[in-house]
Amino acid sequence: MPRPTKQSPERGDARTRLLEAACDVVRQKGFAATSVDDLCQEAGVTKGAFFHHFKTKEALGVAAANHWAETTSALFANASFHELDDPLDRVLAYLDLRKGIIGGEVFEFTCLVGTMTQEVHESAPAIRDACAESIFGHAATLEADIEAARQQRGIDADWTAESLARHTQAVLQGGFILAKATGDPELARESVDHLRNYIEQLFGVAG
Amino acid sequence: MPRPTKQSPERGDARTRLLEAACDVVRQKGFAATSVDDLCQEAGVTKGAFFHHFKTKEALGVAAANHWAETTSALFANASFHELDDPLDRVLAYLDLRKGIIGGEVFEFTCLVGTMTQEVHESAPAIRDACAESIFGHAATLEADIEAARQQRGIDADWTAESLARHTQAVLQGGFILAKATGDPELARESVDHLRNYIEQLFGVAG
DNA sequence: GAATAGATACCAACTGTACGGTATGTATCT
DNA sequence: AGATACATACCGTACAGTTGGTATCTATTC
Repeated sequence: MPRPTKQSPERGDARTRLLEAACDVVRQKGFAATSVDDLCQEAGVTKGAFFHHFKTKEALGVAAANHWAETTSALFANASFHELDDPLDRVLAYLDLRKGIIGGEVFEFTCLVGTMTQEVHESAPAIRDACAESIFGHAATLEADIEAARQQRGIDADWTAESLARHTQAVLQGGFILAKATGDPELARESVDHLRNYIEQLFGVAG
Repeated sequence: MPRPTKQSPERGDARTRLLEAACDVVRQKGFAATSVDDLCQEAGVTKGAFFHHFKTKEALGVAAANHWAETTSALFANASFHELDDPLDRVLAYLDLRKGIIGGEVFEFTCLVGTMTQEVHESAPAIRDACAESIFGHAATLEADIEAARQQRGIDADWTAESLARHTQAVLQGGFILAKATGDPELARESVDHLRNYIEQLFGVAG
């Protein structure tokens, strides 16, 4: 899904370009430190266009979180691991996919909604709620496979599929923070490895 | 951060109050959204005092990260779990302590340096580095107990104590994000439970 | 131990500007 | 003709940082 560039004239409309700019710039600088002018410049549009499409900067934040939820859910919905028959294999393949994405520049693999949540959880509830829906909506797609795996293998666990799905998201988000602290993606991958190891152990798989 | 010396005698109250204000306000609003005036008002000092003690807002960010490292390391250094004989017990008791701290208002239990890292990792390397030192310095204190536990129990692991110590910090940081997304501390505690469960399994402890 | 000089710790008032947002325009659709 | 999709120019303010001041320490000298 190649993103239109500033050179190419048939790139998306201003609204879409602003949302994509927000994904990139906010992940680099944070939401508060990203100015409306920053976004307009990155998107190649004017402020008039910005405030035509978004009533306020906060409204853009909400729309960006929703845009993020849409694009990432499409990404994972189309991934090939869903074709695996064994639900546990699907869960583990999901983790492998997540790990494989982590690399290159920090802003390229980190999570927009995790970043925004940290900043605005108190001051902008509308953005926070949109971020929460993205995170937990995504976790819910994983929860189904975890629960299926648990039932299929007859695991009598003291944890719920819901909590384990949420835990995967916590590990990913936390890994991103360590990666940001050092600039080294390996720290995020390392935590995914521990998470995979944990899930294998929960399901009695030999490492 | 250096204790008051003869050259730099008892540092004014204002400096400490500003650092403590930063810990509170930045955890609520984020670093960029926290204005110097916010901090001065919270600390009950004037802007003149602020810029007497800190050359720039960024310098305050560095000092706040160092202050955080100091106060938290003192907190954990004085905790009673260090008296336990079994190193694995110390690791598990550390997790119990971490879990016990999580509760009340979000800004009261979340991590200043994790929050700041997310925001400034690209734009303010000095703050990022101070945050990284706080995070990984803390992880290192845990690493010692993990390594001792591993050697004591003769575990031939495919993971290092260093990576597991870092993973604990990732889980905590990630748990904080989920808690912020919902306002519910339980989500952070839940991830600590999974982490504890993981470590017990790594060391062959029956849940 | 008094006087003095310099450094430190603050305070109040100010400044330049970058920010979010607005007002108003025009071209292109339906 | 009206709505949509932009663009240009502008506005009030909140921001980080400055200036210039005073009070209070500390060190030194006589």
